[in-house]
Amino acid sequence: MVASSTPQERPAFGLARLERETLHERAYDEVKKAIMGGTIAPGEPMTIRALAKALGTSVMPVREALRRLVAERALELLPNRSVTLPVMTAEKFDEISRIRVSLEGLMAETAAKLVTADELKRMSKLNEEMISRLRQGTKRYLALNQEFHFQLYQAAHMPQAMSIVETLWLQIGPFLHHVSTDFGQPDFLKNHDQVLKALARRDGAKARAAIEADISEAAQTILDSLKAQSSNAAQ
Amino acid sequence: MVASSTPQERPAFGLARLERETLHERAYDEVKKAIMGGTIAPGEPMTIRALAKALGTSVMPVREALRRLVAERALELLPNRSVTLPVMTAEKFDEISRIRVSLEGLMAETAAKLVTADELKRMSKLNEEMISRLRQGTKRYLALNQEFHFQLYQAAHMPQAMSIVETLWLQIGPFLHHVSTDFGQPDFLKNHDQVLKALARRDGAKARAAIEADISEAAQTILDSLKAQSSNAAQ
DNA sequence: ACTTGTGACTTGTGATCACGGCTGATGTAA
DNA sequence: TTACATCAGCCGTGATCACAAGTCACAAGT
Repeated sequence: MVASSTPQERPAFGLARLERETLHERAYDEVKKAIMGGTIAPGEPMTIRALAKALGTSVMPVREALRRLVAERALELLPNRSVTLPVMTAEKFDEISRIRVSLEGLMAETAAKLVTADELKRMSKLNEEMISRLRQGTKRYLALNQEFHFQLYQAAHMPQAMSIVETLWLQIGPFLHHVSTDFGQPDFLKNHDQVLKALARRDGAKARAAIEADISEAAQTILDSLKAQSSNAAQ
Repeated sequence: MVASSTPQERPAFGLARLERETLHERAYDEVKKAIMGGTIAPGEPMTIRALAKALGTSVMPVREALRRLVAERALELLPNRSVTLPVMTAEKFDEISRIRVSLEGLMAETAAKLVTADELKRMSKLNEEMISRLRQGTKRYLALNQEFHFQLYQAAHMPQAMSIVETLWLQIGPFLHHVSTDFGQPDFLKNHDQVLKALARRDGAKARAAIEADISEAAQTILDSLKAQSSNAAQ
């Protein structure tokens, strides 16, 4: 076999490849943002044509965007073949949390061995910002928390796991806006401090333990508040 | 709030709900089968129009099927916006195997507490069939092995985790057909026996350990054979 | 008053067409 | 023979249209 290698496109002249973004990708991003932002009410039926009109496109790109989100389990396909934002149940939330403990624990442990000083500094800054803006609303808290976690997982260099975790957060995200939990409790931030300490010492086991605690403690709090909510609504 | 419950559709007259399968779902199933069967060569460009002609439909259903498979990471989107079966690398295989150990270990542990006698019997039968038809070709072995694992995970009642694991197997599947590894070694079957024993005793920790060993030992063997293959090809 | 059948309207699905980008072969000039 | 411009064909993308299934409301019948 001679040198018939595929023409690998390497970055030349320091020029970034300028991407042509397709309409259905834009539509995907837009709908995803709406989902994560808590704008879309769970159970509310989403029609393709309505979304297309709102986005100013034909039905085509919206169709593909929705289908992708269904494949990522961010949206649910009803028997009518229309899609909805699925309503979160306690069982589902519990299962997702257990998966997160397992997967994000693995990533934290891996990250501890690979994290650079630069990444560590960025995480510390994010954590400080979370503390200083502690009671500035749930939305802001959730965004900073996600950034902190994803910065950590980025350091693990596990692209496959990363995209799985992204779909998990995408499923949980919209739900967190609708649950009345007091985030920003010092308890949660304590775990983030533990993560940072463990990373600084390159202690994988400790980092894993801290992330596992962070996830499962938060999940427990939310589950409790969820049960209180539903027992109120039941009367 | 009065009795305005949603009209739950219960099976009446003993009639099963007849499902309308859409063309893009059929296309999805067909392409997926081709991927898992090892029919499609990695790196080979797949054109929408060619697939549409092969399936006897227009490009529309194929488009959606491919996009879904891309979302599930079974196919890859090239910069040209065409799709391919991604070539497996040692790094990627290693990462996926680590994710599998973590996730399928969790599911095995959960399954141990929930598995019914019926499910256990079915798994034993599958295992015996694997032993008896041990050297009846790689394809048969892989199919039985997958059935064994999925029967186990089914018992865990974790639908979210299940669909994640399915996408992982979908990524690994086509690769296993092209790697020249001697499957069906007694070592692998030993782990399956351990799983069955642990399940019978409802020992979650043991079940997890056996599955973890099964996955990581197989992964190691494949990785070794992969390295031998690539060092041969490099000369 | 309640049920049931009918109609118009909406929705998802799939086919077809048009357009721009990319690829590869052909022809021309050095 | 080699290098480069050109052009034709193919590919993905998106718009539009046709169609069948589904939904909802109104009215007729019990």
